[in-house]
Amino acid sequence: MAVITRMRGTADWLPDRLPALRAATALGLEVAARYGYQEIATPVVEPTELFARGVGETTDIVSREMYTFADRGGRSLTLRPEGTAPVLRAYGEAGLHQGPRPLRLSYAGPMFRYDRPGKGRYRQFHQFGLEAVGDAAPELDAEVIAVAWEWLEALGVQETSLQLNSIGDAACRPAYRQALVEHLRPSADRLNELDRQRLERNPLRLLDSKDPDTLALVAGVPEVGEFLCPGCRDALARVGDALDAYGIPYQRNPRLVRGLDYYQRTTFEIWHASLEGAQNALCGGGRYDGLSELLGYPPAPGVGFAAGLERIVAIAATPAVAPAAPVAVVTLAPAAVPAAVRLSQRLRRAGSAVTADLGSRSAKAKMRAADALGARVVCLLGSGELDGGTVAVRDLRTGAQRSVALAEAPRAVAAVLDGAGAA
RNA sequence: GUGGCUAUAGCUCAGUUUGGUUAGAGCGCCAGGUUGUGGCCCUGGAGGUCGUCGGUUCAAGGCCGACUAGCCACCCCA
Repeated sequence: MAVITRMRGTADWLPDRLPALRAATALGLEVAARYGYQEIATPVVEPTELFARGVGETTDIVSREMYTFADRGGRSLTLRPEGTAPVLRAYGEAGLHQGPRPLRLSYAGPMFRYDRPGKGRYRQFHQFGLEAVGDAAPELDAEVIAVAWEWLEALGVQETSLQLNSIGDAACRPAYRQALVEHLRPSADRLNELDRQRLERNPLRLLDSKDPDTLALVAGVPEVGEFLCPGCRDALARVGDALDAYGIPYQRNPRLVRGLDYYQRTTFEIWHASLEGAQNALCGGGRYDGLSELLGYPPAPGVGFAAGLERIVAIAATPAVAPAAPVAVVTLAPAAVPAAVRLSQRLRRAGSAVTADLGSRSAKAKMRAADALGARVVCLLGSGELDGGTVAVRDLRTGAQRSVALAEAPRAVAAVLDGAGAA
């Protein structure tokens, strides 16, 4: 029979690697908590409409990357491709705009995009992110960036660069958009087909095109900065000032556009040098002041970011993993099984991690297994121990082994563990 | 979604000038070398329909095609 394998673009997190993902996530939540962010969890499935309206029909995510299906009731559902729209939906649905502003929220979990998989890109991947909702202050933009920055530093991720831009708002973006179109339309026939469509539907996206011909045309184009209205100009300056105060270096990147429709004003990404040429964005985000209304809820300006944990785990220093089982209880005779079970339970209640090897394999095999598991202590129970009401406690580091009364076993085990810890 | 590279044991890989008998190694795993004892060492063993399907051929792990999956570039982003 044919074997069943995992779905394309998905990955199993085996025990040797999962701790790295857990640790990176826990550290993010911890750093965020020090800035007042509280964790929120939303469903992995949402009504398709949430993303169609929130993220935007013309975006790559919605137009070709969503896992969409009909449930048994005929409703169109989608596995979430990103976290911001769901969090804003939850925020509006729970009436949180009636609470403190801004409300600082953090989240972590799997996201899904039906994209072609590659290194650093998966169909199910994991994000850690923040949203600060209910306040339009540009200083909040810098705060969100500061959390991301501090988190990456704490993970030991180096060679990062913060790319910062403003793409304007409803007051000034239309003018810039029009200037772009007017500038480029005369030479539209020199664009490739995809970029020609973008010229009509989402001309800003042409700015970060990598097509050499497009780039050549875009080179002479006016920059967003020249078109920003006073409000946007001021906001951008204040984000920069706040970043300076945090001591975070950044690079103005007038070509940074980002692919989601809900962004306004501030957009940013954090890039990593070692992933140059590949999937080098560790983290991306921005401000989305009109999103809540798009979802049918009261206005709730906000700013946030999302970071890809697979990419971060790939370059972060991996923490050493402690052995799973420092104590192994081993039987050397079938009759010793009940006593071994009782001893194991006593040790577990005392707080130790204990594996019980009660089968009929040879003593040599069981000792080898205990060693391979990383055990520090082995408690051996054979017919001799059974007769004497004792247990042989062996320190696997030193090889020292002594026979103690069963009742004394927990103390003897603890003594070895303490000694091992001190050494 | 486009182009390119790759696909042999659990892992990393060999596989012999241009297709030719029972497909190999190291590591790992299991067992023995100690009537009941780990790490080192020695010996033995298990494990592969050579990604799948089809084609060429007297003969295919080596050639051809399609499919699947992984990787790289593009696209885009996390």
